[in-house]
Amino acid sequence: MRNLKYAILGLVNREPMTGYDIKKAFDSRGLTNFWHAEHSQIYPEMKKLVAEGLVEYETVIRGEKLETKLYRITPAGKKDFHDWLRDDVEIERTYKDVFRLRTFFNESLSQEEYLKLLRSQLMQHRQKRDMLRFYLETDFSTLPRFKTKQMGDYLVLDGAVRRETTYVEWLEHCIDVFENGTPGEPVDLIE
Amino acid sequence: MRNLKYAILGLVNREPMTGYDIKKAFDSRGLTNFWHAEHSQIYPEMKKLVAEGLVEYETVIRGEKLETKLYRITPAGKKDFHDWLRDDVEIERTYKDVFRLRTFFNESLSQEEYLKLLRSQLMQHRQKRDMLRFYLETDFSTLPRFKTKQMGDYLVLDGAVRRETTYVEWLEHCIDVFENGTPGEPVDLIE
DNA sequence: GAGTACATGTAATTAGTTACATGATTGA
DNA sequence: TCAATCATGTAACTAATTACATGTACTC
Repeated sequence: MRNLKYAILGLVNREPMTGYDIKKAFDSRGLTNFWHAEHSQIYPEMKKLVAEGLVEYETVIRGEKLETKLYRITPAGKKDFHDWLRDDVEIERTYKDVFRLRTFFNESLSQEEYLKLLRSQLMQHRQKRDMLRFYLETDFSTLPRFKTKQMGDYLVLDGAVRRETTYVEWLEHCIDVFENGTPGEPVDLIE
Repeated sequence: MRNLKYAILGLVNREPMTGYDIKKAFDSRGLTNFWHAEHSQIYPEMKKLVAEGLVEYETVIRGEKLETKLYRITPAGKKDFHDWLRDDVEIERTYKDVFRLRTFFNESLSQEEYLKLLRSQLMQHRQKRDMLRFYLETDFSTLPRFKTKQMGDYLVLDGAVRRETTYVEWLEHCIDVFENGTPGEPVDLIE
């Protein structure tokens, strides 16, 4: 599917960047919620993109002698990226999630053991949700303009807040079920 | 991380299964929302688990001569699985999502082109949400008992419904922004 | 008899992670 | 001068996908 390729092309399409800059972008507030790559995956991919003629680079000296490669997208790269971006695709059937996998098998834990996991996850997801909300409120108190990178940043951050908010609500529901059963629904407590 | 290993151990821990059964489980309503593997990944993993002494198998003949391998978990496998299940881990920083990646780069599309993608995604996610809701309502009209596999099935299905519902709401918000701007927030329309 | 589901494997490739390896620049 | 950051690469391994390959059983 070459998704990493297009994530990189999209970044380099915004502005010329070094491999290190791309790594930083993948670690940034915006992107890291829904895409990520290590530098060990990025540098070989840059080589490949150069070989494919989709990006080119210029060696830039920083300070006295530190050689850095500043990559910029080529017209062929722009076309390839744009074709990918326009492509209407089917939604993914699987969004892998290890904690949901654990939940699927919770029967093998005691209620207390599983509740402990739920509470830990809840704490972490609440913290993440609050952080994302803070970013959203501070950086996007007004709606950004169309055709700016800020609009993309805003939409995905808004999506991340919604995703975390819902994750928190789901964990709260799981805890509620395990602590109280469902209101009005007497639960058989086997143990 | 060996997550596939534990997904398989968890299934085989529920009841003895063939590799084919495991594949079917990964394709089933419940699991496929948050975990998946192809048979080409499953069969070699079964071999590995046998070599590690975590599962063992019995060759069973189906019909006249079709040899199938019925795997069952060993005590060592049970222990390993249980240790993994109890393990309290950090939440994932990245839940990869290609459509969010496209959204991040929407600036490179015209508003109409991006709206077309949004509407297609919305249609598909609404359909999935409705399907999941239907499963939830038909299979879990009453809360399942604790310490049953039904409880795990219920919780992850409930989580899947919430996840899809929120995805739909996010897409609707994106469409709303692109069609109308935000209510009360005049938007600069550059083009 | 045909088509679908059951059943198991390998090969080749792509994707991703962790570890190894090195060195320059900047700011406290 | 020390630590953090900038900067680039490779090696080894694990994870996952797509394609190749084969054969049986069941149901219409």
